[in-house]
Amino acid sequence: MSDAAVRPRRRGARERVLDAIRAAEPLSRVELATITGLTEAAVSMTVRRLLDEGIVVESGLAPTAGKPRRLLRLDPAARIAVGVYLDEDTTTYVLTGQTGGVLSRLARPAPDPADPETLSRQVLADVELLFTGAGVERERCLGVGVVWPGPPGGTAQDLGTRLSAATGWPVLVENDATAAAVGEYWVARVGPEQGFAALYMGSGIGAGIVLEGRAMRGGRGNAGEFGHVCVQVDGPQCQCGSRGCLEALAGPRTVVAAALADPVAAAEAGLDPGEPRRSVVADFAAVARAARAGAPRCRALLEDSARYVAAAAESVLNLLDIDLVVLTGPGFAAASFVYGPAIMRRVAVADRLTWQRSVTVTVSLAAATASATGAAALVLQSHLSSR
Amino acid sequence: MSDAAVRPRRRGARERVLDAIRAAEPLSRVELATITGLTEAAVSMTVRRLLDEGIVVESGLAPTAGKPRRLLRLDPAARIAVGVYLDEDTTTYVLTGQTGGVLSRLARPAPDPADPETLSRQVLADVELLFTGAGVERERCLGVGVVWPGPPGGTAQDLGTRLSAATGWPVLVENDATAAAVGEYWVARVGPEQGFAALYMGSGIGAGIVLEGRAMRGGRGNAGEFGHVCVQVDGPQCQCGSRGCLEALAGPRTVVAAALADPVAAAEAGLDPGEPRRSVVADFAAVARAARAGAPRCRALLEDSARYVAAAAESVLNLLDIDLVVLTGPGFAAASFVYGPAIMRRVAVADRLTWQRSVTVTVSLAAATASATGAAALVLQSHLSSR
DNA sequence: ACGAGAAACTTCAGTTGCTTAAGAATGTTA
DNA sequence: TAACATTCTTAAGCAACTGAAGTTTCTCGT
Repeated sequence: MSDAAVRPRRRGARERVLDAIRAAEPLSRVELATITGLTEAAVSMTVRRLLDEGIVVESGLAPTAGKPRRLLRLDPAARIAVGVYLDEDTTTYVLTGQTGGVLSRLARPAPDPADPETLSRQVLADVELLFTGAGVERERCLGVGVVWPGPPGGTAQDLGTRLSAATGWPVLVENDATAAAVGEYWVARVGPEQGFAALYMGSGIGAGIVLEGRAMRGGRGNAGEFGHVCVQVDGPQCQCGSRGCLEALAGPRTVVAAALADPVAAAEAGLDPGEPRRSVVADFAAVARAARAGAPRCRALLEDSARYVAAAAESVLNLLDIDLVVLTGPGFAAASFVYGPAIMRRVAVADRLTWQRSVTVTVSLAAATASATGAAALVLQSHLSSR
Repeated sequence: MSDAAVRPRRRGARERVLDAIRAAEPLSRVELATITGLTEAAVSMTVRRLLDEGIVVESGLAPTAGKPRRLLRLDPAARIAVGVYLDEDTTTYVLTGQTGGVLSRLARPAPDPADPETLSRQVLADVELLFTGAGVERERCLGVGVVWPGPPGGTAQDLGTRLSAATGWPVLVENDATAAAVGEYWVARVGPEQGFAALYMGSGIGAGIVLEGRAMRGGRGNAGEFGHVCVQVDGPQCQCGSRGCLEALAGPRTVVAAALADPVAAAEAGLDPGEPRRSVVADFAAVARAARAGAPRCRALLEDSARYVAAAAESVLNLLDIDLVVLTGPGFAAASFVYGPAIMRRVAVADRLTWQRSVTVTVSLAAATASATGAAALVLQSHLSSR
């Protein structure tokens, strides 16, 4: 744990300035002063330090009636981060620059997660490969973000500890939805005052919630269990032990199971119930592709799922008073054309009638790989506050 | 990993010290240092300032092996706040000390809220009466909290502006649930690291959510709309324009309507469907009283409502990773004996099986008047951070 | 082409709020 | 009564930020 263990500071000038530039680059110093609420003097000093460190660069002038503004941007190459996404069947690695842009990517079949020793050895080797492949100096790397579909702790936490010990880099472990939310916040340039919920569909459904520029993690790091929002009091039994959870009624696993049980839908999607199953993600994507191509039964399955998802989304929006929903993850990447409109439809009436808000539903730009880039963004985000 | 580095320290010494004393008084300076993470020197200086201002007093010693600890408490009388609760049919005023204890109380029939001029005149006169009745100097008052069952803005905000102009005090306007949550945080000595949801039943259902010692308000001050969490996808139409909202299925208005529609239940509760209705709160309390006395039909109505409330509560707990629920407001004051166990039952299985948490459900000490004392607590809370 | 004006940025001398280090106060115990 | 344990205070220093007063670098009008 090298310089991640730096002492924290109350959300200071550095953090505020970097966050403002991230969200709305390019910016001049005067603009930064008004945005951050700092004095121009403070901004000037802070920016000089950032320039010295090479984190920020001046690029271009903006003419005014007087002295032109000198525009500041993040230098994409100045600092980089590694994101690792341990999916069911694939492990994805990305190397991103400071602005969240992907410099290099690597996908590998997933090693057996049951054996932590081999797992960490494999990940280490792959990360090594990622660096040599991209031809980037390891010194500029800020750390590694590790994401897997599940709560942080256990296997992932263990891997994190091993990686950190072996590489000397700080390693952050997070669940897929939260990572995707942070990634969205980072690369989609969401402002700190804009709260949003990133709904993530992979092999399950989760939500990453970002309020006031900070991801909600909850007491045990389990916040955002969107899949276990109850949408039907006496609904079917869920794996979690409760009843009527969104995931049990409308999660990707349920949709795939329904498609397999319906010969017509299975045929539409090209799924053979007899064959051994591929991953939930792949099967769900097949259903979504079929629906998009016009297959009615697959479409109906998705629409049915979307009704539930929309209801749960509405609950979240009402509970937290949020007006932005981002659909992300491989599931929504494939099926947002159904889920997006469904959420909009569900929310529209009460929005106008009661809440006087207008909810926006967007699809993440790189929804399919949001977890991996989000993992890297976690590292970038955590470095805003330190040093 | 670098979890320690991410922890923000935005709150200043004064706020942290006061908050620690509030949550766990009496405390010595050394204890404060360890709790707040400040150095002993910093605590010493901060405490001296607070002693000078009379906000904190030394009271008693705690023997040690060396020099005894000098215990610090908030001086209850040093600063006071006024809470105003504009209910449907009654306006309640309380005067509280710094520790949240009620110094004086006043209840009045509600004036017509449609006429802001008369309303504010009435409230002003009543507040005046409150002070003279309690024999307290107006100078020590920090401000007025105004609460009503609805979103801040409109009538309430207007009243706030008028009050503030007339009295010179800061006036804070908040919805009932959030105020009750802040009141609970303040009076029940909840620690800042303990997140919780205060479920509030009055004429409707809402939730006040407190995380990291701060009440969630959301983008438009509408956060905590627990009553519009969806618990049934195609449930009945709700006033808000959506379907299947908790409030439409299980809110106090719905319970009362069901009791009136069922001759047996109505008789049990002593409600005459022919008579003009009193307030929802009063009618609901009548149903709850009957149920408590053993009336089976009223009991069944409440149990049915509680099933839905429990499901919605579970959604909130899972979404925010919270393990404390406080039931408050007149509705739960009367009927927590049904709702509390229902929530516990619903949550227990998944808690053990999946989340490894153990949720606590408590009933607010002064649930019936939580809004008014909460209104006053809002003022106290807001004065923690300011100088 | 050149001075006036405008706006962006910088410098500098506080102020604040904390830290570290040392010391004073105030009890217990041998 | 001296030694000790512990709490609290004081003093010096540091880093971040503010306010006010420059300095720079452009445009514009003449």
